[in-house]
Amino acid sequence: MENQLIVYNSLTRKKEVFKPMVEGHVGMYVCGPTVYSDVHLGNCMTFVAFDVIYRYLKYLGYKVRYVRNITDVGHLEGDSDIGAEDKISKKARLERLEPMEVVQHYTNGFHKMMQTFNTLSPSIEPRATGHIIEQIDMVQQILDNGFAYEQNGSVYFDTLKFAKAHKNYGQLSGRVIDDLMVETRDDLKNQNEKRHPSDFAIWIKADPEHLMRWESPWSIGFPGWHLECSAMSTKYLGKTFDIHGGGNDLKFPHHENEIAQNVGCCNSAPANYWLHTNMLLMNGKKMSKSDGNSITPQQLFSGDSEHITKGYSPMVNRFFMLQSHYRSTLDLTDAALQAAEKGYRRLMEANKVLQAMQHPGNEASNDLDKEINTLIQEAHDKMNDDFNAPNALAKLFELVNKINGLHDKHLSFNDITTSTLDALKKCFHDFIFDIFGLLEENAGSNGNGTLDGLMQLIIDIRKDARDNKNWATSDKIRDTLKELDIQLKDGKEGTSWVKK
RNA sequence: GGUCGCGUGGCCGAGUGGCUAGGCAGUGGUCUGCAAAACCAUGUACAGCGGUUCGAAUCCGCUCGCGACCUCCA
Repeated sequence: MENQLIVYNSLTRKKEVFKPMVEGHVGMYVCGPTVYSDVHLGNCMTFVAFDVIYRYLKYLGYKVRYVRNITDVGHLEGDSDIGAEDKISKKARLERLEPMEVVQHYTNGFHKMMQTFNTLSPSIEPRATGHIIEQIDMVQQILDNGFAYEQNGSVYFDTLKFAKAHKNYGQLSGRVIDDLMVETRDDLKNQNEKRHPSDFAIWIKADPEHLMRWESPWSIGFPGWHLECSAMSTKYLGKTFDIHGGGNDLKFPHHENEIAQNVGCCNSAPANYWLHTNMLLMNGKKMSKSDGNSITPQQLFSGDSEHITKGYSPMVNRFFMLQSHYRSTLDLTDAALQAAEKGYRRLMEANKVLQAMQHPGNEASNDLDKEINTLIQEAHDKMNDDFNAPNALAKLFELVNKINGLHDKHLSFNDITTSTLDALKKCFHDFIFDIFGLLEENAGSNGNGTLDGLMQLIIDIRKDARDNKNWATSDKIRDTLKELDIQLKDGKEGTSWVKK
C-alpha cells in the first residue's frame, strides 16, 4: 500500500488523497457542543473520533491548528429558527441563572469529560458570544453581496437567490433545491417573515424577554445558529481551510448553511475536505439528547443505568469506540462493552510485557522478523486509509500474538533482530498512547509505594502458605483480594497483581 | 413521500472481485495444589432471489428488513 493519507470526503462522497493547502500544515475545524446541557456519550464519540484524527495528523508530522467551537448562543429550541427560544436563554430562564452561568457550567462539564476521555485540547476553542462582532460583519457582508434580506429587524439568508448564483447549494447533504423550496412538513408552516421555507435566519431580533441580546445595525438581537461556525472558522483558519468535521446529523442544515454563508460572504468554499462521524446507537436507535435515548458518560462509568450491568471505565469506552470506524454507526450494548473491556486489558497487558522485553542477542532476520515488520507497516497503512482505527487495532492484536509467543518462549528471539524488537516497542507505544490516546488506568504498580509494598507483603505471605501446602490460607488471600477487585496472577516468574 | 446509508459466524465489528480481519463468548488442550490469568488449537459468516464474471460477502437489478437526515441533536 501507499504511504499517503487517504480521506473520505463527504462533499464528493469519495476517498481522496489528502493534500493540505500549505505543505506540512493542516487547518481543521470541528463543530463543538452547544452548551445547554450535559454532554452525552454520542457527543463524546464524535470528539474522540476527531481526537484520533488530530493525533494521527500530528503523528504524521503535520503542524495542525485544531479549532473546535463552543456554541453558547443562537441555537434555538424546537424545529423552527424563528419564534422559538434560544436553548441557552431558555435554560437560564428556567433555572433563574445568568445565561453565562449556564454556559460556564456546561462548558466546564464538557471540558472535564473531554479530559476524562483523554482527548487533547484543541488549539483554539472559540465561543460564539465572543465573536458577535465578527458575526455581525459577516451578516453585513452577506447582505452587501445580495444573498440576504432584512425583515422586521431579523436577517434571513436568501437560499433561492444563492442557489441560482451558486449551483452547488445542497451538494453536501444531497438536497435538491426544488425540494427545499417546497415545504413538506406541516409543523413548519407560517414562518411568514421568510420569503422561502428554506431560508434561514442569520440575525434574529430578540423578543423583549430574551436574555441574550446585542446591538446590531438591524435590531437588538442575536446571531443565528450556523453563523458562528462560519465566522469563527474564517477568523482562525481563513476563508478556505483543509478539514471541516462534525457529526453527520449536522450535515443538514448546519453544514450546508455554513457553506452557503461562507460562499455568500467570501465567495469561497470553507473547507476542502468534509469529514463526518456516524452516530452512536443504543438499542439500535440513534443516541439522542432530545428523545431521551441516551446515557451519560457518568452513568456508563458508574454502571448506574438500566442499559448496562456494571460500570465501564473511560478507557474501556475509548477502546470500544476505536473498534468501529468513525464513519460507521456503533451500537452500544452491555455485551459489546464487556468484550471491549477484555480486549482493552489484553492489549495493555501485552504492551507492558513488550516494553519490558530485552533482546538476548543472537539476532537474525527470519520469517517471524518479516512478519512482524509487515504487520507494523500494515497498521500504519490502515490508518492512512481514512483513519481506519479498527483495522489498525486488528493488526496490533495480531502483533499481540507474537509478543505473547515470544514471552511464552514458543517463538524465539533468535528469529528477530534487535531493531525489529525496538520497532515493535515503538509501534505499540506510538499507537496505544500517541495515536489512540489510551491510558494505562488499572496498573498494578502505579507509583503508589504503600500499596505496592502491602501487595508484595501479601503475595509473599501467600507464597509461604503455598510452599507449605496451606491451601486454606492461600485461597483465602486470593479470594478475598478478588472480592476487592484485585486479581492475582500466578506466572512462571512468580505472582503479579492487577486492580480491576 | 424525498435523499442517503446499512444488513457479515452466538455477540460486537473490519473488509468492496480471487489471499485467516480482529475482539469477546464457546469448545478442546498446556500450565496450576485446584483455580484465575496467560498461552496454543478450533468457525461450511456474509438478509433473500436473480444477473455480470473463469471467479461475487464485494459489481448490477429486484425483494424484504433496519437506520439516519428532510430547519432540535455529535
